[in-house]
Amino acid sequence: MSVVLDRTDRAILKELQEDGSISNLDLSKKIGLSPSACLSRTKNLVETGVIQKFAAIVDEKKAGLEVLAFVLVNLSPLNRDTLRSFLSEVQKYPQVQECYTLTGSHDYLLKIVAKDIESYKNFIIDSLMQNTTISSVETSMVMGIEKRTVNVPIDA
Amino acid sequence: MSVVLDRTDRAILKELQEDGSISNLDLSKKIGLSPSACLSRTKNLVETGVIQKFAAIVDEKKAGLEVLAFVLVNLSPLNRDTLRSFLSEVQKYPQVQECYTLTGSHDYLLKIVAKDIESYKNFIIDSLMQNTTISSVETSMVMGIEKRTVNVPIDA
DNA sequence: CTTGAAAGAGACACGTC
DNA sequence: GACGTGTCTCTTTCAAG
Repeated sequence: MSVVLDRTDRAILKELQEDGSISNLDLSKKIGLSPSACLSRTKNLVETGVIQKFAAIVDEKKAGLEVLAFVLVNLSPLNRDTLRSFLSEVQKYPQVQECYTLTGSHDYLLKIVAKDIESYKNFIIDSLMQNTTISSVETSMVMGIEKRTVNVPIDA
Repeated sequence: MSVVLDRTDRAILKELQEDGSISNLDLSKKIGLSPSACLSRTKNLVETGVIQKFAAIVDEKKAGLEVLAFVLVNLSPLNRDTLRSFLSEVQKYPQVQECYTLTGSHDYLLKIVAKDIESYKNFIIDSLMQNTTISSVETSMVMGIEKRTVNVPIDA
């Protein structure tokens, strides 16, 4: 599953996580490699899937999404069918940005964005909780984003 | 704070969130716009900060990071000084990918990545909890990632 | 892995409608 | 805004050391 990365690969990853639109020429200069070698390494990182893709990182607030919330969800009954139907719901809604299975007393953690409180409430009640298998929903609103990185700590 | 986006802007954002390395020429074809108009819109989205940046999205597991965890933290005492020193710690460690202030009974939610359980434990004890203002740490390990999108739901 | 070179494509600024 | 043109830079691929 995991891919062996040497010092140079890690330098490339670090740089491309910070600036994915850097040209191959500038990148090669920054990490001290020839452009052709740099390009072949970058392509290899994409082919092996270490780099999943390149993407524009959008500022939610500037795009008009004021609400960010974490929601702990329990299903009842919790079985293969309710689980599968819940997850297919989750996949459908773009408001659900992330969904994790956790250890502990809750079945799922969701990260949800919405235009405002109103549309958040509507989404939870009219869309998500229409899924009758949900037994409890525990919302924590995000009041402040203190840190947000897409970067993976390559060194650690 | 928020920026007015018309239908075309939203189409551009949607596309660039899915593929940030698409050429301006291909992008303009996809959304039905002339290349120059498309380019000026994209640049405008970057200048207004709607697009924060372009970045390579890295697969944590392939980069050798097996552990993903959410941690609820309380500070004690909670005041301006402890808060500030805690947040400066959080900024320092690349293991902390995200940090939010939440409503509810906990002061902060952290998203943390690590190479394995061992290094996760070491990070919490040796690095994070060295910060003596932390009164409680509640870890939830991620067992499965059911959904993960960098995309912001532009339509909602 | 590096260097060098050649060809193709896209970015970008211009003027025009 | 859209469109067209031109220039300039980067990418990409090839070779050879």
